[in-house]
Amino acid sequence: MAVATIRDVAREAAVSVASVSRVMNGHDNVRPELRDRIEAAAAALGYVPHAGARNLSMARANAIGVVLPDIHGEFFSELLRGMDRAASAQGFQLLLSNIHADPVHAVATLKTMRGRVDGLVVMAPHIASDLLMAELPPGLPVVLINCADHPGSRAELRIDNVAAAVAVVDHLVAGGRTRIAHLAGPQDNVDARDRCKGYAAAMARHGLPTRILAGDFMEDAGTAAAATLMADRDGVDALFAANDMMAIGALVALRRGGLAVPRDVAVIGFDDIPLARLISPALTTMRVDIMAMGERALVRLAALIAGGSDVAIESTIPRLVIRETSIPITLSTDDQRGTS
Amino acid sequence: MAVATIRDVAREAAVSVASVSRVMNGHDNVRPELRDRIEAAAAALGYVPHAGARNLSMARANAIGVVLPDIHGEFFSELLRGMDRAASAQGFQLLLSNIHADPVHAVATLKTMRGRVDGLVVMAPHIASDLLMAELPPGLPVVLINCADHPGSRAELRIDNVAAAVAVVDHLVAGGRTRIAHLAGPQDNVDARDRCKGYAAAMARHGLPTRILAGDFMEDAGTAAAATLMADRDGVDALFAANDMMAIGALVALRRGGLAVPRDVAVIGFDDIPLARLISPALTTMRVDIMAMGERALVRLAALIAGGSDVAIESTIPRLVIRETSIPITLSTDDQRGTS
DNA sequence: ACAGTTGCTGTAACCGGTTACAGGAAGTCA
DNA sequence: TGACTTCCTGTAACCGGTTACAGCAACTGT
Repeated sequence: MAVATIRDVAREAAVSVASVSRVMNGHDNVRPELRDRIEAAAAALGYVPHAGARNLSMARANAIGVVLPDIHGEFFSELLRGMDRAASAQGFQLLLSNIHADPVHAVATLKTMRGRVDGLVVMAPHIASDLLMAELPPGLPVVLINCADHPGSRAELRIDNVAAAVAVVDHLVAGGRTRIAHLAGPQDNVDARDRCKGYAAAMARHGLPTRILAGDFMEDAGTAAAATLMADRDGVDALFAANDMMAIGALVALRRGGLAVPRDVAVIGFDDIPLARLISPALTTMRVDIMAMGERALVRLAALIAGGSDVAIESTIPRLVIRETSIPITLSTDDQRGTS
Repeated sequence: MAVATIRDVAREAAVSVASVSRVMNGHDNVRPELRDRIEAAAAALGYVPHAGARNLSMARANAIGVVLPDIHGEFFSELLRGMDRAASAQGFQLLLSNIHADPVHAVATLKTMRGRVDGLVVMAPHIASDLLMAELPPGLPVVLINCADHPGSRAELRIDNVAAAVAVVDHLVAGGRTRIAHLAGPQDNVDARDRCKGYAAAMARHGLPTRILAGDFMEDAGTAAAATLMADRDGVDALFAANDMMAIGALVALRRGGLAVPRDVAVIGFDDIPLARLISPALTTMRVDIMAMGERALVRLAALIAGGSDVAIESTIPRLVIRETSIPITLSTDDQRGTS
C-alpha cells in the first residue's frame, strides 16, 4: 500500500484531519487524550507529513535555491558550507543547481525554481546581467553573488576584484618589482575581467608597462604562461595570476625551468585555496573568506524572505596574504631547498 | 499583486486551465490558434508554473535528497559534482542537507525530506546503521554511500577501505619498509576504522609489529604524529596516514624536523586530493574516483525511482597512486631540493 | 436560568497544478 | 443522412496538507 496520509491517520484515530494537523504541528489546542490517540495512530502507520503538500498550502517552501556555475573545487564547497550553516540555522534547506554556460539552459534552471524555493542565491559571473535580471522569477527574493555589473536593484554581494588587484601590484612594486606580468582568467568572467582591470590601472598609475597573458583559471594555463615568459629574452620579475591554480602551475613550471622563486621572479595568486599555503615555496595570494560570504548571502536572503527590503551592494576587499613567493627582492633568499 | 497562476492565464486567454496546462507541458492536442493565444497570455502575465503544485499533483518531485556529513573540502565538492552531473542529465535537482552528528537531528533531517524528493542518497559514516535504517522514510528509494555495516537490504556504494589499506602495506613492504606506523582517523568513522583494520591485518600477515597513532583527519594530527614519531629513539621507516591531509601535515613536519622523505621515512596518504600531486615531494596515496561514485550513486537511485529493485553492495577498491614519498629504499634519492 | 465566555473539534475551502472523463464539432463512410 | 471516428476543449476531482469558520459543550458570572 502507499504511504500513509493525514487522512489515514485521522481515520485510524477516529478524529478529523484538522486535529491531526494540529497535533503534528505542535499546536496546544488539542485535548491531551486526543493528542495521545493521534500520536499513537501516526506512529502505528509510520506517518510522516508530506512536505510538498505542506509547502503548497502554506505558500512557503522552506528551501532556498542555490544557483552556481560549474561546481568545482574548494571554493564551492566552502561557499556551500557557509550557506548550509546559515540555512539550517534558519530552517531552510538548500536546493542546488548549477547554471550552464548556455543562457537558454540557465534561464530554464531559474524557472524550475519557482514554487520550489522561497528565494534564490545566484552566482553567475559569466552571464550577461541584463539577461539574467530579466529572467529572474518575478516576486522571488534574490541575492546575487559577484554578478556582472547591472543597474543594481537587487541585494548583492561582491568581491572588489579591482581593489584587490591594485593591492597586489602595489605590494609587488613596494618589493622592488617593476616588470610585472598578469596571467588573466577567462574574459567572459567578471572576476577575471576586474582583476585584469585593476592590474592595468595600478600599473598605469606606477608608470609601468603592462604585460597580459591569456588564461582560463586552469593549472595548465599557468604552465603555459611560464613557458611563454621564459622563452622571452628579457623576462619579467613578477607574475600575478588571476587565481591560485594558475599561479601554482606557473610556479612549478618556473622552478622546473631553472628560475628561482621568489628571487628571480615573484608569483602571486588569488583565492588562497588550501594548497597555496602548503606548496613550497608557499604562495602569496589574496584571501577571501568564502564561507563567511556564503553565510552572509543566506542571512540577507532570509531577511528578504521575511519581508525586508535590501538592494545594497556589499563589497568585500580580499586580504593580501604574504607568503614566500613574493618576498621583496632585497630580502630574497632562495632557501626553499629540502631540510635533509 | 501576487504572481500569476494557471487560472489567471486561463482567464486572460479565455480558455480552460486544462488547455493552459496542456500547452505548458507541450502536449500536442491543442489547436494552434489556441496555443498561440495561451502562450501570449502566459508571456503577458509573466507566468511561470509553480513547481511545488505540479509535484504534488504528479506525486513526483523531480528532486533527490543528498544527505551528507559536514560538507567540507574537495571530497564533497567532487561528490556533489558527480551527482549534479548525473542529476541534471536525468532531470533531477539536488536537495542538500548535512546530517548532524546528533542522531536526533539526523532523523529530523531525514523526515523533512519526505514529499520533497523522490529518493535519497545518504552518506553517514558516523551514524549507527540500524538506527539510520529504522528511520529512513518508508517507501522512499535510497542509495547508501559508505555507511556502517548493516543487514544489507539497501542499494549501497562503498569503498573497500580494508583492501585498500592492505594494498598500501604491501606496497611499503615490497619497497623494503618494515617499521610501518599507521596514523588513524576518528574511530567513530567507518572509513577510518576499516583502514586501520586493513593495516593491522596486513601487518600481521607480514609478521610485522603494528604501531597505531590516533588522529582525526585534520592536518594538525599529522603534525603531532610526526612529532611523536621523531621523539622516539628507534623511529619508523614508513607512515601510512588514514587520509591525505594528515599525511601532508606529517610530511611537512617530518622534513622540517630534519628527516628525508622518502629516504628516511616513506609517507602514504589516502584520498588523492589535488594537493597530493602538487606538494613536494609528491604524495603517494590511494585514489578513489569520487566524482564517478557520485554519478554512480545517482544513476542507481534514478533506476530505483523508475521502479527497479537493487539491493546490491557495490564495492570499489581505490587505486594506489605511487608518487615520490614512497619510492623504495633501494632506489631512494633525496632530490626534492629546489632547482635553483 | 440565561447570556457570554472559553476550549475543543469537525467541515469544507483552499493552495496551484494535472488529468480522467464527458461532450460538442467536424470529418468519414456506407 | 445517420452512425462512427477523430480531434479538441472544458468541468471537476484529485494530490496532501492548512486553517477560517462554525458548532457544541462546559464553565462563568449574575
